[in-house]
Amino acid sequence: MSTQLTGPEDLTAKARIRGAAFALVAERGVHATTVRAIAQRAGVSPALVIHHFGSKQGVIDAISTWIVEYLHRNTRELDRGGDPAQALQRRLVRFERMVAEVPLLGAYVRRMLLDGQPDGLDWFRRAVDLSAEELAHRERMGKARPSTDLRAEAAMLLILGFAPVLLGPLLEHALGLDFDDERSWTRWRDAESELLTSALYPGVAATDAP
Amino acid sequence: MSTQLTGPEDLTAKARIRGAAFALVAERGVHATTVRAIAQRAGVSPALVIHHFGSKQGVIDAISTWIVEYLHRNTRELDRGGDPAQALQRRLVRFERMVAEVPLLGAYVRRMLLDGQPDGLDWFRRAVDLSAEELAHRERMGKARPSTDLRAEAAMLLILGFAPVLLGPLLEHALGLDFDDERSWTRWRDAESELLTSALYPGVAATDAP
DNA sequence: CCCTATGCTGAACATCCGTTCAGCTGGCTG
DNA sequence: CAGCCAGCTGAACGGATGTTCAGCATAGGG
Repeated sequence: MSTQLTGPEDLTAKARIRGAAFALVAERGVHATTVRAIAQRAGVSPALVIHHFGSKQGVIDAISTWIVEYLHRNTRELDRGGDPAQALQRRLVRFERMVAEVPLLGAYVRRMLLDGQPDGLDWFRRAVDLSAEELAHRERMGKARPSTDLRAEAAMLLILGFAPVLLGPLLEHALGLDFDDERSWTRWRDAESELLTSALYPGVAATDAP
Repeated sequence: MSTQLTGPEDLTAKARIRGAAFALVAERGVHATTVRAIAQRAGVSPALVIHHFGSKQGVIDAISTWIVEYLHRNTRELDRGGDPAQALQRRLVRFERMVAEVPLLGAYVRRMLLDGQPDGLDWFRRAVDLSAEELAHRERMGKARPSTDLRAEAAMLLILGFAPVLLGPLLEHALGLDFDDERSWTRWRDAESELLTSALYPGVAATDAP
């Protein structure tokens, strides 16, 4: 209970610095985030930022590994669940919830993935690995049409699932959505499901055919 | 013929500045592109950059409108082609060729779209408009299953088609592709076609079903 | 009690940024 | 030929940036 009654001023200065840097990078990007801005937002002096993390790059690296670990902690546990056929689906839903809970996580992940940082590239590759594994399982179960390029198709499914995060602003502008609103996610998920259903469940597609 | 025997040193200084700024923005982004770097790459003094474009923002705006016009000039003409049912397909192929011809165009468009610049947002929205129009036409022709959220599904088709540009580095790393190589594009297009065929052509899907 | 380690700061440093400005050039026009 | 003007430069400006450093307070162990 007491942990819920703590404000930002109760945190270590080092933790506040990390949090401030995370928010600023998510909002403005690495290059536009200055040591002085981090310090001001954390309520400390610029020198303390350097003192704790060695350099500006040290802060950037620290929050990068922090977020990567956070993401893995929250997604990896799902992989050994009971029904592997829906592992990817649960992964997406869990990710969706994390993005909703941690306000700037979506923006940060978008930057991590799209800035071409090695962390982002590796994380995406692992996600494709899992997606391909999942798709292969579906095929063995007869729930998906066999594909000649399984990995590429898995990447496509992943991209569509992550699109609200990866391409959030683009979609919000083009479709009039607002991904802070739960209904926008639902609308996207429904459309995704409808578009892919006949591909993944050919039997259903046949009955839907005019 | 003589136009093909001209090197960079034959261009106006203003044109060289624009070209240098375009390349640097594509490679590093707007914020990391400095006036001095532009000047050095163009072989002129930093002062001349300001002299011709007023300010750094002036250079950025100039290449932005330049590229937007270039893209429209090369894609808009396709829309009044004879067979509207394949307008989107031709648009994608044409875009693909443009990206192949102008080396850094893909990287620049990626930045334009993902940096959240208004130009990028509007351009993407127009592309979704066209994609939705195209999808509606397919539905009327009985070539696509009717969708309840046509615009969202059109956006998904567009995203998959543009993925090699939008998410180039991510896909290259995750799938071991190289979009400088024609075959990587082919592989992606083939997988895309296979994934979507049963959704767009339910009759074919039925025959493919096991 | 002293002494040391830790957390932290203010001031300063060199460097880079975008921009300004006086002045140089060469070719065109009167 | 004189005048002028567009193209172009080197040097400098004020400001912002990342980083350094000497020194402050304070808590804990000898």
